[in-house]
Amino acid sequence: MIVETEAYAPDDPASHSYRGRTPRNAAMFGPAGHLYVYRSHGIHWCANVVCEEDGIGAAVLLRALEPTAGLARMRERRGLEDVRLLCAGPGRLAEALGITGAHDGLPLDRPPFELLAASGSIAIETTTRVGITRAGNLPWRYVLAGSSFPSRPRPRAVR
DNA sequence: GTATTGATCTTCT
DNA sequence: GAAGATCAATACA
Repeated sequence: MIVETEAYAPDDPASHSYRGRTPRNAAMFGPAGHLYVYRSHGIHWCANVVCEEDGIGAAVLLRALEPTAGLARMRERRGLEDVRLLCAGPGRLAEALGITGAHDGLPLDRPPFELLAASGSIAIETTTRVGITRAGNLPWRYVLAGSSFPSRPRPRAVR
């Protein structure tokens, strides 16, 4: 269950698409509903959901999720026991799910992926983004209210 | 408990 | 040559 995301737009200085299309971020430019995977600091993979059609360059970064199934497999991949550390962070999330550059550009509505809408109404908290050095004031981080699984236990909640 | 730093790829200056 | 949408080990209070 996804509990934390961040938005990145084409005219956003912190976004990879800000300076145009490159071989690495090509998947970010569409089509929507596909996965954009990039390598961070040389050693981690980070997963985004593309949310605009061809040529735009907007996506939502999956920052954290609450493990509800496949716990054993996640622990295997991460080499950790603590459930709260399995997916609490972009790099951790990607590793726990087994997402790598090989999944870059794949559609999320077909196997091996399946993306389901939340059931019922849910409360979302809005805070400033984390882990970036530009445009850090934009309130584009979205966290499931009341969840204890986001990557920052106590975000300096700006609301 | 908080602060600092290494690992190491892609893009930018 | 430097920085970055990161993580985790180590150092310090």
